[in-house]
Amino acid sequence: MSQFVKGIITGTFTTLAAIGSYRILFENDNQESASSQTKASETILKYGIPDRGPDIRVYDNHILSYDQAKKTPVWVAEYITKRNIDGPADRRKIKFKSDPNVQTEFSAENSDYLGSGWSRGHMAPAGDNKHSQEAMKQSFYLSNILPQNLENNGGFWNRLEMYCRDLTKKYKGVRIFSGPLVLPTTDENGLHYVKYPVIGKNEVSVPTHLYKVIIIENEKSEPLGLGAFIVPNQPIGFEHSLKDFQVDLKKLERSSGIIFTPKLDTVKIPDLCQIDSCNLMKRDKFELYMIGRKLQGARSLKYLEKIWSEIETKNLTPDSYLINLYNSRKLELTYEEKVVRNKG
DNA sequence: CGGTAGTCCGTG
DNA sequence: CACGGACTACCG
Repeated sequence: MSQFVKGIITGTFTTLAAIGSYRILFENDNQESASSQTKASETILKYGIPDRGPDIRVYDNHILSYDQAKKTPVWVAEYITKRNIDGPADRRKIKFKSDPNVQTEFSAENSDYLGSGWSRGHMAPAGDNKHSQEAMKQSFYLSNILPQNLENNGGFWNRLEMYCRDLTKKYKGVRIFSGPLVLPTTDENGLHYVKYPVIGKNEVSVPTHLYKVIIIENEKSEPLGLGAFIVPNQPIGFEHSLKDFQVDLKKLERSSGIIFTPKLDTVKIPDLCQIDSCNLMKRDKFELYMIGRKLQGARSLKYLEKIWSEIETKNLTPDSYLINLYNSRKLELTYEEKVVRNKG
């Protein structure tokens, strides 16, 4: 085993490619085999190293590795602090689009998702980019998107993302890795299969699960806690807690084939859910939060009243903030609609 | 916050 | 006539 480890190097393989650096494992790295290694590199790969595209793609506020076969990310990394999650960036000004940095033949397109029954789920969420319209725009590139169950996307996963953002209020930095998994299932004969749908003309892969790794850091940017989670790509209701989906990082690493933090001895990092609560927003608070967002976005009095009526329908108790929000938005819309009437 | 879909309208 | 952008309405 040690000889394999010794044979792994990182460097520029100039005999194979003019540019780029590769991680290479030599089966034999002793002196006698050196010439045959060189010979193999010049003959077997005479026409270059088979290219799966860039290992990583760097954006303003996230970095990802993209799978050109599945047309989804492999992993998406973020480092967020409280400065990232507040600001004027507005998702309504942005549309999903193919990543201009991905070759057309390996791109997902909006048409793959539309009418597929699957929603376009962010890995690096738009809400982590409130500080920058440009960064938020980049998060809408389809390289950062995968087919996600709609209810999961707007529900449990949404609350998980909110929890991550909430952590920035208590801890200096939050490091997040997100991505898809296709996990095996067992059929009636006890045989194990990996089976997943593909959608659209580009056959975008629909993952069976989504994962998230969360690392919180203290003022010295040292890791305080780490949690790994694997969430089924299906509706998850309020009866489930985040802890229901917590797994050992090692398990996720084996499932995904990814060591997320090669330079960090993760075994020594305490469990995130022991350091922090790992409690997602509860139903009532979540409903009230969504009503607040919708009140702000209401374009007509009719819609405003419709949203406000949910308070009674769902037996919720609005706080003063929400009541003030409703009243001020009502005033604005009343004025706007009066102006329109007078013009007409 | 997270999304979808319908309608109108200009373009090739 | 098909398609894509902009806008509106709407859902959890």
